[in-house]
Amino acid sequence: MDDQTRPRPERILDAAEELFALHGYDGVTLRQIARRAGVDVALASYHFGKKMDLFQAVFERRAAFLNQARRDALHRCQREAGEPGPTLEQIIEAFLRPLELAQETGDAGWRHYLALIAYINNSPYWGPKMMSHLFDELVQEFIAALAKALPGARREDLYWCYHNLSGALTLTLAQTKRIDNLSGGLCRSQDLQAAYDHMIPFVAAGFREVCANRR
Amino acid sequence: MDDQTRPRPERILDAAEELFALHGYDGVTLRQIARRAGVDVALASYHFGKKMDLFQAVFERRAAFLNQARRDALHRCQREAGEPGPTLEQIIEAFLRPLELAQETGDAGWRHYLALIAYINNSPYWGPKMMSHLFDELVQEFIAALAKALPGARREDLYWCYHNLSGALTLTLAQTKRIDNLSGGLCRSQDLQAAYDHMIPFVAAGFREVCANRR
DNA sequence: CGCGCTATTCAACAATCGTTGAATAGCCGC
DNA sequence: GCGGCTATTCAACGATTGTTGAATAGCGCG
Repeated sequence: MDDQTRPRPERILDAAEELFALHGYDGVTLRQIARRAGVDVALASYHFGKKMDLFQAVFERRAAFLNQARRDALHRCQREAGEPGPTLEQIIEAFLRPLELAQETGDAGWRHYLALIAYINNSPYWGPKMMSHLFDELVQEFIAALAKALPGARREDLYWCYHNLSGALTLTLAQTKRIDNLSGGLCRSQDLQAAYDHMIPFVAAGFREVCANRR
Repeated sequence: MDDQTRPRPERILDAAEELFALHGYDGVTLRQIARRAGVDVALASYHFGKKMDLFQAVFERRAAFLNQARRDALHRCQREAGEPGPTLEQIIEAFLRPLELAQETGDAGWRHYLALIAYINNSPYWGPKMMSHLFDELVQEFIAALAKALPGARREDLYWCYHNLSGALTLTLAQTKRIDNLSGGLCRSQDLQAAYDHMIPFVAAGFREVCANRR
């Protein structure tokens, strides 16, 4: 099932990550996770405590790395842009491209993790509880950069535009294969690069339309 | 808890709708639903069969009405536009505005239902199984209208743009209150009208940027 | 009133859940 | 090779789950 050579706690996290992303917190039992990891049920409790602690551990395992990658991308494009600051496209690129590490590394775990983020972010129950704590600081930094690239924009408009960006991204990360069906195979959910190639100009144009001159 | 005068089957659907939207299919027990509806546990099984049949019944109860409202809106704007066809903004407006009936009618049930649609659409497990069957035909009709408004657009680009629209809409319907927190109360998740006022020009500009002249 | 039917409740079932305490295995330092 | 510690498994607990069959209530119709 899972790579039998890796340490067992990691195998448990991997299995939990994949199953939680697919079925949600309540849709997965500790026994399913243990079976997929090839270990006994009690081992998950031994290493991670209660079920919810395991959920939290899965959520937090890759968060710091991901945040750092996105922060680095933002700072790099800010450094290279100099005084006038980066363009809209460059900022959004820094927001999205680091998420491709899923397929860069060929690690399926990253794909599952991003789907889990999508599940949490779209959930009225988990979203408010879990997203703010880990991602708010970074998001605010990105919004500040966007505000600088759109002088005179109303803050309200900026947030609504970010909301649209976040939604498009969330559905992408969820990997629902719905676009595969709709397009008759023309588009593939797994192809994050194609998704971002279309999302970046799409979102940049949206920001400009809503946050510039209008209203 | 629930309006005690309505017929019991409807009260069960209402309770299930609200709880499924908040916690997902596996996050809700029949006993919670029954308690919220003020009836015995066995009554849900008596009227709707298995738990999954109840889930399906909730999902389908409002689908036909919703589809008809959106189809009417599309046909009306096509009729009024005449030969050249409606603008991008008019098509997207027809796609989104009917979803405001949630707050038009003041019926909280519609708000829960739309959050349930968001939950299903964003789920890698439920999405492919349940969305296509009920919504594909209508979506394809909208995409055809968009294609006509964007002559020369590549089909692949059209579907990716629709994907972005669908994502922004899905996160809006999920009502996660995340934008409320991020914006410090400046934006409110419940205010669908403000969400669509920003989403329509945002998405229209995105379609134009990606599907016109580019690449 | 009383029959017949539907709606609703009651009570209970086997199955499965998360969790835990005791038992076993693996392994490093001495 | 043998104590000591950690990792892992085994076995079992009470609680809760979806589901069902029997019992009860409600009610229209003759």
